[in-house]
Amino acid sequence: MIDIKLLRQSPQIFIEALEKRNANTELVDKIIELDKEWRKLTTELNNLKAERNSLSKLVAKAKAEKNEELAREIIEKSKKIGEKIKEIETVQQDIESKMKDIALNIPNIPHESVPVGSDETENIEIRRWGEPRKFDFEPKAHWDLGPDLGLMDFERAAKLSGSRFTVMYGYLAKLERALIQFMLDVHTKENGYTEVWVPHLVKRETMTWTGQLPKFEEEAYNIKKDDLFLIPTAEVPLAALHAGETLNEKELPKKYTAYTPCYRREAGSYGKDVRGVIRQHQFDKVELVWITTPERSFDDLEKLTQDAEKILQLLELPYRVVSLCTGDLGFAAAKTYDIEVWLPSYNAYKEISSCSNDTDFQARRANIRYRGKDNKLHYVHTLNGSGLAIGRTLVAIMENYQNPDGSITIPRVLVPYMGVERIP
RNA sequence: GGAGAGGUGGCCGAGUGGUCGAAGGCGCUUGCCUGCUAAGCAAGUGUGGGGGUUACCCCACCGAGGGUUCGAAUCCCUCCCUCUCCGCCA
Repeated sequence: MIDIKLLRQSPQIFIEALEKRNANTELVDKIIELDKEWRKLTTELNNLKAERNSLSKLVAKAKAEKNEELAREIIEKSKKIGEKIKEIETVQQDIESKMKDIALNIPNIPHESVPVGSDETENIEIRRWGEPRKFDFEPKAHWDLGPDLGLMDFERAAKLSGSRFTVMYGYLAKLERALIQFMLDVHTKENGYTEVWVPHLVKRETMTWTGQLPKFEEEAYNIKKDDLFLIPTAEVPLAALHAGETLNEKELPKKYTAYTPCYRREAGSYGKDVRGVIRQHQFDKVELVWITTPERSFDDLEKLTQDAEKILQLLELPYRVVSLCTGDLGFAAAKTYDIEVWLPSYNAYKEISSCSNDTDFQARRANIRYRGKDNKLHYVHTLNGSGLAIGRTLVAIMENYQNPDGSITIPRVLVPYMGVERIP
């Protein structure tokens, strides 16, 4: 959520932000106009209420003095004010809800360090790690490798659930589990995260707090009967964990990690990544979330990103890090690094993690604050990143570690988790 | 699912129609006092919003939203949440 005071004071900041994002700037003008009217009515209301309050006190006094006639007189006067208040309140509430609707649909302001650009082609590569393997045979894509091994089954998945679902057997199923375990172990033992186990169904409010709603309702699976949503990422329950709370600066930053499945309708992505397990309605992910302070949040984003990169380094998978340009930035993010892993089937780097600083955007919506050294209340900054997407990691291992005979070598660090050195 | 109890400030806890934003206690901050610490004494100590050049003034908030009333923490309705008992259940 945007800061209405800042918007009043310098609407230009928001207009520029929306322009950089290729978003509609009309919203800003509209909300400013509504705000003007709102303040006018608010002042009027405050004055009327003040008058009513003082009259009420006079009534109490008159009654105490047994002066019934005077009391009745004042009550009459007060009644009229009450009617007027009700009238204005109706108008004010209407304006208020309109303002809120707009405010909830205005995205976060991009950080000054974010490259300006219109779409993903203008993202900036920050660094590369590792060298894509040169194959002396024709490498298979995972959507061939998996079924050829008899360990990945798209047909039966489609029978059960439709498109964009996968069934895995044996060592591939185990590899999925091993990756979850491995990543959680690294983050908790080496990177200092607290493991959290969270609900996978959350309330409409919760989705609104973190920015998924109201704008992206089409993307979410909703259980109508109870109006609960299947989480599209563990970021939702993790970032909303402290909603409504006042934290102590001493306990910040809080670093949380959680494994959850993620559920996404992928409504706008027909024809995109249709083969294999790259884009699924259900996928596993180990998520990283920081609750931190404004002073350090951008430094923390660097650390969070490195925590995610570490997984790829340990798995010895080549990757690069790109800084998303303003046009490619997510709704809640002020800055985002995508980590892209090398996929032979795409002959390209493909997103495997997205690490964002949402600054105070979610904190405002969810009302998460901390008491600072100045003894005042401030909004926290929230950061989130995949550490990593499990399915895509599994695919990257399959494709990058495949052998000419169609077997797959298990990365060294995973051998203890798998109990074998290769599949099959 | 059935029956009941309850949600008040950082915490505990009083308050059933009129100076209640809310007694009292704990905690916290500052000052005094004191070899140090503790105790003691005094003062202060919520959040959000509107207005004013400052001093400051005003409004709202007692789980949420409506309603009754001149006036609601207090009465009524709806919802949410917590707890206890019963039923069911992994």
